[in-house]
Formats: sequence, structure tokens, C-alpha cells
Amino acid sequence: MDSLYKPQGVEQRWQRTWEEEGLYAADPDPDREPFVICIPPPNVTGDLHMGHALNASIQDLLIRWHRMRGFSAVWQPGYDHAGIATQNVVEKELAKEGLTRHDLGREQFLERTWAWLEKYGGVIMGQLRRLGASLDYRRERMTMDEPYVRAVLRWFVHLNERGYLFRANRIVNWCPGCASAISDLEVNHEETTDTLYTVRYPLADGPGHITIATVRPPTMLADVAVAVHPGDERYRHLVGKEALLPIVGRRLPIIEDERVDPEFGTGAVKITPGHDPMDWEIGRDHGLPELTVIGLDARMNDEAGEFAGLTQAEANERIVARLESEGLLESKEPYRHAVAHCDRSGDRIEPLVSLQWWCDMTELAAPAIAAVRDGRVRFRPERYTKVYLDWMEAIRPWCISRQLWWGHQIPAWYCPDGHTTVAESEPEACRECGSRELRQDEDVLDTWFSSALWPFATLGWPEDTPELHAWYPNDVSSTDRGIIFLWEARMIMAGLELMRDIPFHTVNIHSTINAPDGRRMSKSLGTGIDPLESVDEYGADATRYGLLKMSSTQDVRFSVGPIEEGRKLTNKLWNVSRLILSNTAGATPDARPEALEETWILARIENARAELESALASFDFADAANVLYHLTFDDFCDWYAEAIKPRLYDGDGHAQSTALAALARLLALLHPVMPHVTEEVWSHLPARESLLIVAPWPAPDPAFGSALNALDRVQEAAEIFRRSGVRVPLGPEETRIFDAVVKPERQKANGNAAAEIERLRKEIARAEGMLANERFVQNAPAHVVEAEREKLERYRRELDALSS
RNA sequence: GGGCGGUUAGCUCAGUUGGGAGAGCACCAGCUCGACAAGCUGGGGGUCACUGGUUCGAGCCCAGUACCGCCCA
Repeated sequence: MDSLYKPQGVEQRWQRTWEEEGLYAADPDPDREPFVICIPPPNVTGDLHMGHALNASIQDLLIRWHRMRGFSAVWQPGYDHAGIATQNVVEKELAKEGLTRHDLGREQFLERTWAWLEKYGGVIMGQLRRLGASLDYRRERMTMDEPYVRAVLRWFVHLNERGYLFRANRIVNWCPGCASAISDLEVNHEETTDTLYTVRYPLADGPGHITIATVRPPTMLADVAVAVHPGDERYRHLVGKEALLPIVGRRLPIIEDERVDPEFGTGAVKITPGHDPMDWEIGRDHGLPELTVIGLDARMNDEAGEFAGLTQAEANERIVARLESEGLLESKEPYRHAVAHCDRSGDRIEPLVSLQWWCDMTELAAPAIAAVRDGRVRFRPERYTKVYLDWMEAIRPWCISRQLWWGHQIPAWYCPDGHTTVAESEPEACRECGSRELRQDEDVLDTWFSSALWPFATLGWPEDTPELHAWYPNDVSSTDRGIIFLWEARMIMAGLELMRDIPFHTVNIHSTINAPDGRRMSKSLGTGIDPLESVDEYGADATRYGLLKMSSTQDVRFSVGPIEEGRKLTNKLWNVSRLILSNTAGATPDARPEALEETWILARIENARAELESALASFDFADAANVLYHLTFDDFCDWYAEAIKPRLYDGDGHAQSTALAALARLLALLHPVMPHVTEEVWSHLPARESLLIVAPWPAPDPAFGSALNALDRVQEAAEIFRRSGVRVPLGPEETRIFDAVVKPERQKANGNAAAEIERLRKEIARAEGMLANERFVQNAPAHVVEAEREKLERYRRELDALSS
């Protein structure tokens, strides 16, 4: 064994062994309790980023821990097809050849997409292997796989039969960049500076005008009304009259509606149901028509008359100039407000009316709300419960159709008479009129519509498979807070609707890892850091440890510090193992503690096991890493290993077998976080019965529990000696340990007795001061006062030892 | 506008029911000791964002303020 632990090579060797020997694999097993996690399906075109790496470290920690505890642990891998993202990539490829998808046609485009994925997609599973992620890679699924497609179609038909689906012209978030509608959850509101124009609309009959404010003059061509707040005295006399739309000349009724904000602009607003979500609702309630002047390409359409074909910026310029020349523009000033942008492309969202499929969510949400309220599904950290419930309780219809080709084509067929037939496979004839001239809806379903089924569609649903019986519900779903609504909520709804049961009992929301400067970590910002670079440099174990260690807060600033700490931990473990292994030839592990340091270390390990399990049970992974670090460095290496060293050199057989047993226990506790180095050391242990990955998790042992503080006096004496050069008297057994660990003969007298005496005098003064305070002695709990007295006595004892 | 999280050492962060301010890194000093210099030992370094309150006692509890980040509308 080398004196420096080199993870490169070791790690990939074990990864191959574990996978090839089928130790990642799980099959339904009636004799063992399952523990099941589905990996949040990454984008099939994506590659590993820090968020994936942290989440994988968490999930693998849980999986390996349960596997060692004897569970049938299964971690389900896979991808989602990422409709918009994948289509974009392939379209860009085509563009290089001067082609569009329309040049190829739908069928050829899809063939091309599959070919592209074959070549460049799906790399993340390979990257996860390099982290040591023990997914059952045989079971990889993708949301466009043939069996999965059937699940999605069944889901659509099911929702349709339940009456939750409808197809309607409504205002949608249109992303010009993606050339598709997207859901409310896929838009971000960003503070944007626009210009607020104040425009006079002349009254239709008689003199005068009403002044409205707008940031988007081009949409005025689609105005159908002017509205004011009902309580607004300024406009009461105008309600019921009509205004004349400038340029166009259309008569616009002046109406009143409570949704108008009297504080905005002049208090009078134009109503444009075709291009504004709130106006659409107002228009609907007042029976107003919908006009559309902006097309799906974000340019002015034919309805825009003389402005047709212009970009909005061009139209804006001309319309404003026209208003100005007609004396109708009262003012223009900068205006900051939140504007919807596409989460993916960053394009400004174009709200416009179009024909889409929608899913009404209210009835799906009700049982999913109940499941979280009554604790069947729990969020970690708990505060996300409220985030989930707040959104679910105000849930709105979900726009599920996308104007893409890559995805699950909507299983709805239309006949020339306008009837709709929804079916899992192509129907022969229209269900209503029998027409055979059927045309399938060209759109595809939102990717999240299919990933909502992930916890059971990956297990074979709608087929009745052994996996489905054995592994549904899953146990934990671990993810970033950004997809609580997009994914977690929808899985809970879909699971309860189709499986009649929750999909998992715990949702773990992990930290979001930001760039070191606190900005979002992203490739496009240039702030991304590749986790595989960290694996190359520090090793997968160190990377896993570091990510877990730094993930104690809601947002983390990435730093290599914790990963370097992880590397030191692997090296420390490696070297202390070398010490033990090279001085225990012929011995076998046997935990029968006799010497003080032996009962002590076994108690410390046992205590750390309990602390570790408690941290894991509460999903506090940074704390878990911390427990392991201090157990290894402070207890095992600094004290236990030093204490037994002379005995090991003397060939003390008892010390040897106990040391091997203690090391084995330490390795087991560390394995779920640092699987490779622990497996490598384990492979050098004598008398092992299996690989560590499937070795039993250390069982609680009350015999090891009583000596937790057995070395307190020695440790205090060491501290004083190192600071002052003065030895506090100890018993013979304690002295043996003290001599072994502190090595006083080597200690140069750099200790400062005077400073130590000064320190103790200060402590004594402090404790005396507290105890002299009658109100403290009277009011503080007895045990606090007593502890203070004991400390005072100890300081006095120590001072005596130093002064003599 | 509503909600959530945060502010502790130069940096990244711990800090359990209120009871002597901690860790890792960085810095300084001393150590080749038969596991480890990616090591060991010691040390310096903090107005716990601010203001007020409760308490014998507040980093922690209460009220308010400022700033940073996120989510929802």
C-alpha cells in the first residue's frame, strides 16, 4: 500500500466490479423489505452538473446505507426526453446544413432526433458511474421508450375520461424562441424597464377623451374596450359611453371592472383580451370579442392592417409616431415592471390566445393536498410543505400541449365535422359521426406530463409487473426546490390518481449549489463547475463528501474547501489503515475490548453510528459528514491509533484483533459516503465475508456504550501538557495512554506554564464571579450551578498541579 | 404586494430546551516521531448585521430596522 492514497484507478476498478458482479442490481424480493428511489430524470441531452452530483451523492448515500442494512435497495435510473431542449439541439444541427425541420417532415425529423440521441444523448449515466452512484443501470428508462409511451397515452385517455381535459382557445404563454406554448411554471418574471405611454382615446360621441396608459402600443390595435375601477369617481361619468380607438377607429365601450387597478397610470386601461391574461378574463366576463394582432412568430399579423409583417419594435415606433402626430400621445416615461420571460430560452413571453389542450387540476390536487396535510408525504426541510400547499391550493389549469414534434403526440383525432376522438391508439373512425377522415392532433404533450408518471411508469405501469407490486410506493424523492411544482407535485397527483397511493413518503429538497461568487451556477453564465473535474482531481469519494459537507444551507456557495477536506479524510483513512494492516499480520478482527482505549473507541464508534443514523434519518447530510470526519480524525486517528501503536509494535495480539474490528466498523460507517476507499481498504482486511458494499451495517451494541468519556482525564492532561509542559497526575493505565499519544519525551518545552496559569486564573475568576452572583445561584437550574462548581474545582486542581 | 431563507473569525460554514463563541481552510510558530508534510502540535484572529425588549444570564427568545438571495402574485 502506497503512502499516498490515489483514487484514480482504485475508484474505476471498484465501480466496474460492483456493477459487473450485479451488486447494484435489485430484483423484487419477497423476503426483504424494499427501499426504492427513482432518480429525478435528467434531461437526456444534458450532462452532469453540481446539482446532479450533490443529489446523486445524497441518493447513493441513502441507497448504500439501506443496502447494508439489509433492504432490497433499488435506485431507478433514467432520463426524460426533454421535448423543447432536445428539439432545439437537433434543429440547430439542421440549421448548420441550412435545413429546418419542415424541410425534413415530421417522420424524418424524429428519426434524426433518435439518431442524434443515439450518438450524443444519455451521457449522464456514464458520468454517474464515475461518482460511484449505485443505480441499477440495467433498468434505465426514458420517457419516450415504447412501454413508457403507452403509460403516457393511458394517462391522457384516463384524464379525458374523467373529464379533466379540455381543448380551448385561451390566452397562453407563447415563447417565440421555442415556437410553442409553455405552462405558467415555465415562465420567470423579470424586472424589466419599458416605456409607459400615456395615450388619449377620443370619446366616440362628442368632445373629450379618456387617457389610458400602456407599455405595449402595438397591442392597442387589438383593443376591444376601455375599463376603469367601479369606485373611481374620476371616470364615473364616462362609464357606458364609448371611446374611439386611435389609428383604427373602432368604437370601444367604456366599462367598469374591479380588477382594474386605479393606481396604475391614469386609472383607465385598455382591454386587449387577445394579448393579456387579465384582459382575457375581463373580456370573457364582459362578453367582449378577442382580437389578435400578433402572430406566433411574434410579428404583427394580417389583423394589424397597415402594420402587418412588422416586428413589434418597428410597429411600436410607427404607432407611437402616428399618435404623436395626431396629438394623442400625452407622455412617455421609463417604467419598471415584472415581465414574463421563457425559463428556457430567455425570450420575452408573448401572451396570446391560441387553441391548446388543458388539464383542469382542481380535483387531482385535492387528494394530493390531503396526502401532505396528513403527513403521508413529508417534505424535508419541513418548511417546503407550506410552499407546496400554497401552490396546490391556488392551482390553475395546466396547458399541456406543445407545438413541437419531439414528444408524445397528443392521442386526439379530429374529423372534418370538428368532432374529437381521444384514444390510446389510432381509431378507425370518428367516435361521434363515424367519419374515417381522421387527422391526429399535431402537437405533443408537455415533458412534465410524462415525467409525472415516473415513479410507476418506470416500473412497468400500466402493465401489472412484479416491480410495480414490490416497489410502489417508492420511499424517497430527492430534488432541487426548483421543481417542487413542476415535478414533485405532479407525481403526487398522478400517483394518487392512477395508483391510488402516494408515490413516496418523503420529498427531500437539497441545497442549491451556486457559483463561488453567489451567482447561479450555469454554463451560459460561465459560472459552471464540472463535477467530473473534481472527481479527476480529488476523487469521487472526496467529491461526494465535499458536496454533502457543504450542503447544510438552502443555498450554498461552492468552494473546493470541503472537497479538499474530503481528500484529506480519504488519505487519513488510508494511512491509518496502513498502520493497522501492516502491524496485524496473522490476526483476525475480534471486538473484545479490554484496555481503556479499546472500550473507549468502540464506544465512540457506537456513539457516532447513532449520531450518523439520526442525522440521516433527518436528512441532515452535512451533519452526517461532520460526524464521520471527527470520528475518523479526532477519535480514531489522533487518540485510538496513537494509543495502541506501541502495543501493535509489540505484537500484542489482543490489540491487533481489536484494532482490525474497530477499523472494520469505521469502514462500514464511512462506506455510504466514501464507497471506494473504504471498499479498497476492506479488501485488505483478513477474514472478510463479502465485499463491503453488501456487508452488514454495524448493529447497535450496548456493550460498547459505557466508555464514551473514558479518556476525558487523559485528554485534559494532554491539553495542559502541550500548552504548559506540566504533567497532571494520572493513574497507571491513563499514564500509559498519555505517554503513547503525547510522547512527552519528544515534546520540546515550547509550552508556556505562565500563560497556562494565567488562563486558569481567568477561568477561576470567571467561575467564582458567577457563583458569587446570588441571583444566578438562586434562579439558574441546579445542574447548571453544580456544573459550574465542578468546573471551578477542576480549574483549581489543575492550577495546583501547574503551580507545584 | 405576499411568503421563505440568510447576515457568526480573512474565506466557507456549524452552534441541540437560553448557561463559558466553534470547525475546516487561510495565517503565524514549533516538530523528518517506525500510518500520513495531502502530516503532527501549539498560537493569533470575532461589537455573533443594527436598535430596543424579556431574563440572574441572549448568537439563540420577542418586537422593529437594514442589507443579500429565492419563490409566488
